[in-house]
Amino acid sequence: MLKHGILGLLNYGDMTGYEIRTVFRDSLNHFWHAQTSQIYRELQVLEQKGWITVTHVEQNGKPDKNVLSITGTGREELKSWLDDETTVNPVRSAMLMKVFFRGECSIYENIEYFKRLSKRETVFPTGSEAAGEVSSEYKKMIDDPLKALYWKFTIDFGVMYDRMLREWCDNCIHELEDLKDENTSY
Amino acid sequence: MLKHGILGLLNYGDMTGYEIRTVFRDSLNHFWHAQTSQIYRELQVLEQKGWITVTHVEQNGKPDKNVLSITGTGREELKSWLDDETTVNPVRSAMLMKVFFRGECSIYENIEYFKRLSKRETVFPTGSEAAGEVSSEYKKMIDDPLKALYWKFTIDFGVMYDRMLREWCDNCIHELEDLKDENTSY
DNA sequence: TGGGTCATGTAACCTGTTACATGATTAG
DNA sequence: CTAATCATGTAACAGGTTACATGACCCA
Repeated sequence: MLKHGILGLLNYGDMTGYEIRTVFRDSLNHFWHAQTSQIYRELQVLEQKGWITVTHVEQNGKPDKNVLSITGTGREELKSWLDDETTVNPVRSAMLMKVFFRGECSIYENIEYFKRLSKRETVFPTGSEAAGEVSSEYKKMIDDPLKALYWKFTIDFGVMYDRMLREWCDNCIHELEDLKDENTSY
Repeated sequence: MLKHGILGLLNYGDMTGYEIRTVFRDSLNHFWHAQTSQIYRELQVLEQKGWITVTHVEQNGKPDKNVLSITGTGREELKSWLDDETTVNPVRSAMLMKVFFRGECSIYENIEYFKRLSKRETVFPTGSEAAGEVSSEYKKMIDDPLKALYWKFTIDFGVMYDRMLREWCDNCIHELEDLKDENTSY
């Protein structure tokens, strides 16, 4: 998966490992966290597979860099990954795992828990207005508005997800408060 | 994480690896996929850490089984994991990674793509009514309605997620159709 | 006699995380 | 002088996936 993300970026144009890392950190972070160490490791694999080539470039005043380019077979691989609709998202939510076992704690504790959760567990902690700001790095690279549309779609997803999460937390809080009232009415 | 999920189940009562696998497959699958092989491997680690004990039980007419029980230190570990609100959900959506690079395909293709996506990429492919059915195995174990509430919250999340995903796909389709109309009006 | 359930795992591999390591230039 | 930016990675470990392996009993 990360392999194909990197391939997708290189398909827009040549980049260094450092630039790839920056784009992941600033513009793709809302749907994919990638560690620098993992990016450099995958880059080695991509070269071994013949999907990218590396050109060493000397710079003055800056450290040397390795510029990466996608190859023909790399483009084919990217295309076949895009066309494959059978790859499934692994389902794994640490948040829901904890909620599942929250029965161990009291209703009072859990009401407070969900209040904190709706503030903490968000894709864009700084709010949806700030979401657009994360694009800066990405926009430097892509000025095709049609391609930027799909980037915007992923931001929209994050904004809707955050709204849904807050709604869900509110629902949970309401149900717990109803329970609390039932118990104290005796 | 899986370690603590297993610990949480064993906190309800003794189980075999086989039963843990069944509960994961039938009742926790909407927020956590766990392979049988991984469960048995984690079980070995949990025993090494002293969080569970294993009792070999012979059966007649059925293969022998290893019954697992949580220990005192296991309960402490579970509690401190529940109380720790700093563990962060890794963000990783294969679906959004593909959407991000969909600019490579035509608007027509992508409208169809989002139509298929809203049917395919769901937590509960059989619909929200069927969601409640997955509980069967879990309910066999837990008849405390207060604990079952938190299980229901995770189901609610899945239902709301699916609704949000359909809405998001519809929005994307609308934006793409508007673009298509603009282009054909020339 | 063939498939489903009960019941256990191992081995190899792939992917992600954490911690560490280096070193030059530039702007405040 | 110090912090940030540019630029590269390695090593060890943790966690997840895929494929394989075994075997008895029960029901149709």
